[in-house]
Amino acid sequence: MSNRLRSSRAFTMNDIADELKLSKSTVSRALSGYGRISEETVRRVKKCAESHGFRPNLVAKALAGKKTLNIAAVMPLEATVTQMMFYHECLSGMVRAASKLGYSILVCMTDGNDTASLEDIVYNRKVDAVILTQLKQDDKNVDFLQKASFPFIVIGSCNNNEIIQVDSKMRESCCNFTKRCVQKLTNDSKILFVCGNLDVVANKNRIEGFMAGMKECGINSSRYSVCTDFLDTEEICSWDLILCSDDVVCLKVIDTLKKNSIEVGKDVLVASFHDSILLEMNNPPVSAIHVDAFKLGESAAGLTFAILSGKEYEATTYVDCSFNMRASTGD
Amino acid sequence: MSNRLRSSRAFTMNDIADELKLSKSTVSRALSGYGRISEETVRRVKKCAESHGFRPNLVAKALAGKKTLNIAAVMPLEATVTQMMFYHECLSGMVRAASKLGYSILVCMTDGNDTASLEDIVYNRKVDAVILTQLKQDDKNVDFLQKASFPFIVIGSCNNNEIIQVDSKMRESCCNFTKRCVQKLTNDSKILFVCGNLDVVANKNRIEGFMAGMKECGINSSRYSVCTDFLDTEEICSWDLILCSDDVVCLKVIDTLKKNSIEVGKDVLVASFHDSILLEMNNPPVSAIHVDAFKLGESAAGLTFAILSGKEYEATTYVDCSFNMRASTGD
DNA sequence: TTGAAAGCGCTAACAT
DNA sequence: ATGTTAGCGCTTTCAA
Repeated sequence: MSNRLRSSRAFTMNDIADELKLSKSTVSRALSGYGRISEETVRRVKKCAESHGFRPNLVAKALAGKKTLNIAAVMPLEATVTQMMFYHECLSGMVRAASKLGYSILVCMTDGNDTASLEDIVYNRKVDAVILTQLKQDDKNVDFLQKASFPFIVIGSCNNNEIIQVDSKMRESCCNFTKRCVQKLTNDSKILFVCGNLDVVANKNRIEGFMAGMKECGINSSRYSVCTDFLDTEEICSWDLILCSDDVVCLKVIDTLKKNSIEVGKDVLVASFHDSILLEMNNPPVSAIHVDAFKLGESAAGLTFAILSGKEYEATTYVDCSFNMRASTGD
Repeated sequence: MSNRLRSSRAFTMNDIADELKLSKSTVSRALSGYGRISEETVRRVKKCAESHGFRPNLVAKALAGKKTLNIAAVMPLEATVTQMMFYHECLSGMVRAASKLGYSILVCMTDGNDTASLEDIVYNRKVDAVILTQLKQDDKNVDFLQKASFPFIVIGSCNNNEIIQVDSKMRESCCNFTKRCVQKLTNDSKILFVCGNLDVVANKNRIEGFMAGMKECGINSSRYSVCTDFLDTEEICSWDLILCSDDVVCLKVIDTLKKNSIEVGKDVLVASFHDSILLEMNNPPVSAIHVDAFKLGESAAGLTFAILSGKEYEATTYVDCSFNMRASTGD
């Protein structure tokens, strides 16, 4: 096997055909399983293929089949620690699922609103479909893909039913998580929601989930507030529960609290709508909603495959969230 | 342009040839720039191509040219926070550099010693070369690639001159950084080096760098010690300077110190041989060696391209490290 | 300087 | 059930 890869001539279906005195189409069929073929021939072909360590040339297959067997994963060039971890896990999931289905994952990095990289990959026909992560409001990549009517799906919230997506029931989870946290409070306690960049679609859903939670708990607007920067809040010590959109925001809040000698988990309960190892390792550990990014990635790749192979699929696939309740909320 | 991508027929070199009453080989040459062609023809062809938004089919090009124009980036399935960030930046660098050179990056995730995923990608001819990151001792992927004599390079230390690599002068930097930190100490102070997993090649180099630093400072073995788990050290409070192999190790050490009411930056100086946002954001901020992962990725892709196109290249490319001196060492 | 033709390795319609 | 043939879109000799 060694130098065949680098040598001028690899072992091809033609070679199998020659060796077995068959035509290459027969070999092709025997190997692919399509069309009527005698059991006997299939066995012979497979045996021959195996004994020679035959590997189909996917490039040729791609050319003949007018497809690349590649899927692009789009991720932002700049990312917070948390996001990077999320993407890494997502990517692992995609790669894992894709390779089982005969596909590979090609990386595309875009910095915000510049669609040039993605356009290159699409126009150069390097991939059959695209998986987008972490959509921005009015995402340019989405516009481009829609205009080009190129197959794509989105991981994460995107507030658009026309777009096929794999999501985590963010809104619903945030609502339930909020209710869960509120249980610890008395009837006159005050609640703050500190939210990160509103340009991120997920954060819009988190706010909505939070609001829904307030409503369902019968808490009116006099008892809660929403802000995007905790430091701008004058009344740092007037809250009983502080919910944060994600772990980075949350750690900043905790830092500010510490500096003001307010004890997390005692003087004030704190929780995050997005979990990460940073929260788990914090002192005290912080309660948070956990999204299984690996599974999101896997589902995304699986869904993409279904679309490409004309199988049936559901417009939106949901991956469950779980709650990790920890000391920061007195659990 | 819109639906041409999805339609049965894209605009090809053949179409250009027809439209211009030329042969497709002429068109190919005009576009590629190889072979003698009249200025005039080149102009006409290029103009026609442009006006139709012609994009070469890279799959066909790959098949004809026996290359894929893809490079595989191999990263571990499991990784610490720090490693993920490192890979993400590396990946960004690779993608950036590769796309400028007409290549794409394909992701391969391997969990430790299982080379199956990489073998698949290589034997399926999905890539022309491989970029490995974070080598293990006796890395199986390296073995496989060498046996298959498939082109590859390594990012990070790998202690093997036969392997083409992009590295960060880890040993040298650690030595200098150690010396830099020691400057703050008195003549009888004691130094500890806490090292992470020795299975990681980089850590071996870090130890060597540390030792070299000790030697060059004229500090003999009675004044320093090396361990792999700080908690196992009985004499937690007997050190004046604690150097750590990376940020994760470092944060654990700091945590232990805090629990023992030992003040970092005052009672004891602490520094890390690997920087990350976690150290930068720590209280107090921790001094560390900073490696530009993005640049490592860029160089790796550039080097790979040079190899594939038969250009000249240096066996080992070095990317500079910088020192971020912060409060943990009294800076 | 340009054209003709073969080939890259595989698929698929059509024929046997 | 198997063979024949014609592509897929590009590169690359070899002729002209």
